[in-house]
Amino acid sequence: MLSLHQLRCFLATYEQGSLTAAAEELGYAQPSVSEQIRGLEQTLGVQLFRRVGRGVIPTTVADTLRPHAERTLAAAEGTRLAAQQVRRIETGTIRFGMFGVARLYAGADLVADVLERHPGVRVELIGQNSSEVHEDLRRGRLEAAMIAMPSVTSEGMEVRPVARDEVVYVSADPTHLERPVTARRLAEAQLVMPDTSWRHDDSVRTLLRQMLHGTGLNPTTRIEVEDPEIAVELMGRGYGDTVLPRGAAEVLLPRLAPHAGYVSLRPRLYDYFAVVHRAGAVLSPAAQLMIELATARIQRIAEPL
Amino acid sequence: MLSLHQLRCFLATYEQGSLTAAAEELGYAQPSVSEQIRGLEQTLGVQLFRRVGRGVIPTTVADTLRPHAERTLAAAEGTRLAAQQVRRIETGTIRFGMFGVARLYAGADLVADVLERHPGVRVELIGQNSSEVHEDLRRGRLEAAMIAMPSVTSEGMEVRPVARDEVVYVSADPTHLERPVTARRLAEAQLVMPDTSWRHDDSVRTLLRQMLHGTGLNPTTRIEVEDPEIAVELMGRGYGDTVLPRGAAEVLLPRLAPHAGYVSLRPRLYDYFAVVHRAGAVLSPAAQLMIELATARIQRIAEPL
DNA sequence: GTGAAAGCATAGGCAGATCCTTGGGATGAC
DNA sequence: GTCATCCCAAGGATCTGCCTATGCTTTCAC
Repeated sequence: MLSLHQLRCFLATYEQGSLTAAAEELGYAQPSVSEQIRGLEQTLGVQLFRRVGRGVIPTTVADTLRPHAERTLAAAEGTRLAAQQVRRIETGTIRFGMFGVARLYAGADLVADVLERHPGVRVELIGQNSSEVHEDLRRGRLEAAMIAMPSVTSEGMEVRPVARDEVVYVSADPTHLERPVTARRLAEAQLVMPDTSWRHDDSVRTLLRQMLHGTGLNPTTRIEVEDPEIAVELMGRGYGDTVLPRGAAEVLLPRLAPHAGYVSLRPRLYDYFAVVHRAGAVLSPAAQLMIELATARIQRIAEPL
Repeated sequence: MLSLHQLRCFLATYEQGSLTAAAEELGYAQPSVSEQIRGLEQTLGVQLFRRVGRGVIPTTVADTLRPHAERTLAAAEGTRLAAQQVRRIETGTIRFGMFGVARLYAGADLVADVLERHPGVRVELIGQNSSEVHEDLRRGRLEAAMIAMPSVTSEGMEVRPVARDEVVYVSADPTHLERPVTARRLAEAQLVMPDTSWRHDDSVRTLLRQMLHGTGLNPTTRIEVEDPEIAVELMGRGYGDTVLPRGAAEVLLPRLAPHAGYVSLRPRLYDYFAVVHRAGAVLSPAAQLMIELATARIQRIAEPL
C-alpha cells in the first residue's frame, strides 16, 4: 500500500542522490530509508533507483514520478495546514445555535464580534427557535447554543444561565399600562402573539401558562403570527396587546410601534438565557469563543446573573 | 504522523456518516476505522466527528478538511497511476545508449519504431561515442546500450554481440580499389579519419592498429575530423582515403561522394555491434524493448550473428 | 414503558511494519 | 594496496494495524 512515508523517503533520496544522505536528512538510519524505497518500488512495480555499488542513480521512472510525489506530499501538507488554521480559528466555519429572540438581541453584533477577531472564518447562526436548537444539540448537529429557558426538558444537557430579561406586557393603549398586569387582567386581554408554530415550546408562552395555571384561566390570543415584528406592528395598530421580553420590546417598539409602551406583569416574569451544550462534552476553541462573545452581548442587553 | 490510510478512513466515514458503514466499505472491522479516525483527530489536533450515542456527526472542521483530504488522495492515486502507465510503457522516458556510427545506421528508425508502438513516451538516445556510453553504463546513468566492439574493456558488463559489419577501405581514386588493401598498402595510405576526439577508443581505429601491429607500421592520417560526413566529403574531393564500416559507407557515399567506392581490407576486418548492460542487472521492460528494436534495426543493415 | 437493534468505545491478542545495530561487499580516492 | 564511503542483509525490539469479544448509549418498534 502506497504511503506518504515512502514518498518522503523517495523524494529525499532523489534530491540527495544517496540513501545515507536522505536518511540523515530525515533523521533515520540508512537501512530504514533503504527499506522504504524498496517497499515503494515493490508497490509501484517499477525500479526507481539503480544501485551501483557506491551510491544510487535515479532511473527515468524516478524522474517521471517525482512531480507526482511532490504534489501528493504538498496536498498532505495542505491538509495538515488547513487543520492548523482551523484550530487557531483563522479559517473554517463556526456554527452556533441561537434561538429567535436572542438572535434578535445579539445576533448581528455577535457575528460582527466574531469577524472582528477572526476575519477569515465563516459564521453560521443556526436555529429558528429554542426547541429546534435543542434537538440539534441533542443530535450532535450543534456543539453549543444560547437558548431561552424555561423550555423543553434538558436531559443530558449542561445548561448555564447567563442572563435574564423581564417579560413585559406591551400595549398601544395607555390605559392598559397604568398598573402592573395581573393574571386576571392577562386572562381578559386580547393578545397578538408571535412564534405561532412553536407555541408549545416557546419560553414566553410557557411562562404565561404557568402564571395562569392557578387561576384556571387561559390567555386569549386573538391573533397568532410567526414574526415578533408582525406582532408588534399589529399591536401598534390597536389589534390587541402582546407579551414580550423587555429587550425585544425596546428593540422593536421605537421602530414598529412608537406610540406603544409596556408595563410589568404581577408577579414579574423572567425569561432566562442560558448557554447549553451536551453534558460532558469537551468544547472546541471555536465554541468557547462563541459562548464567551454571545454571553457578553446578551449581558449588555439583559440582566446578568 | 499523517497517513493516507487515515484520510481514506476519514472520507469513507464522512460520506457514509457512520464508522460501521465506512468499515464495511473499506473492508475493515469497525474498531479499526474508529482507531484511525481517533489517530487522525489526534495528529491534526481537531475533532472531526461528534460521537452522539448512535452514529457520528461530522463537525464543521470535517467539512473544511474534506476537500483537502480528497485532493491528497487524488494526488496519491495520480502517483500510483503514473507508475502503472510507465510500467506499461504508455508514458515516461526511455533512455538508451547508442554510440555514433550505430546511431547513424539505425538511430532515426529506432526512434520511429519506438514511437510507433508507444506513442506516449519520450525517447532519449544517449552517447557521442562508445566509451562515453560505456562509462554511463558503469555509473548507472544508462541501463542498456548498443555499442561497437572491440572497444574499452568490459569488466562487470554483460556484452552480447548481435551483428557485424565489415570495415572497408574507401577512396575516390579507382586505382586504389583494384585489389583488397593489405597492411602494407594501408600503412602507405594518406587517410582522412573521423572521430578525432575518440581516436583512442574508437573501434575502427582499434582494428587498424591491430592490423598494423605485426608490421611495425602506423597509418598516416593526413586529416583528422570529428564527423564521418566531413571525412567522406573530403575523401570525395580527393584529399585522401578513409576507412569506414561498410554500412556507413553505403549510407554516406551516395550522398557525399558519389564517385567514390570501397574495397575490402586483407585480411578482412569486422566491426561488431553488441548489446551491453551491467552484469547481473534485471532489465526493465523499456530496456528490453529498446534492445529488441535496436537489434532488429542493426541486423537489417549489418550482418546478423 | 420495555425489549430489541444499531452503533461506537474499550480491551486484549496476534501479525506485520518500522526502526535500530551490526556486519559484509563493492566502489572510489589516495 | 589501503582506507573511506555507501549500499545491502540479518537479527531483534518496538510500534502499528487489525481482529474478536464485550459493554454502553441511543433509537425504534410494539
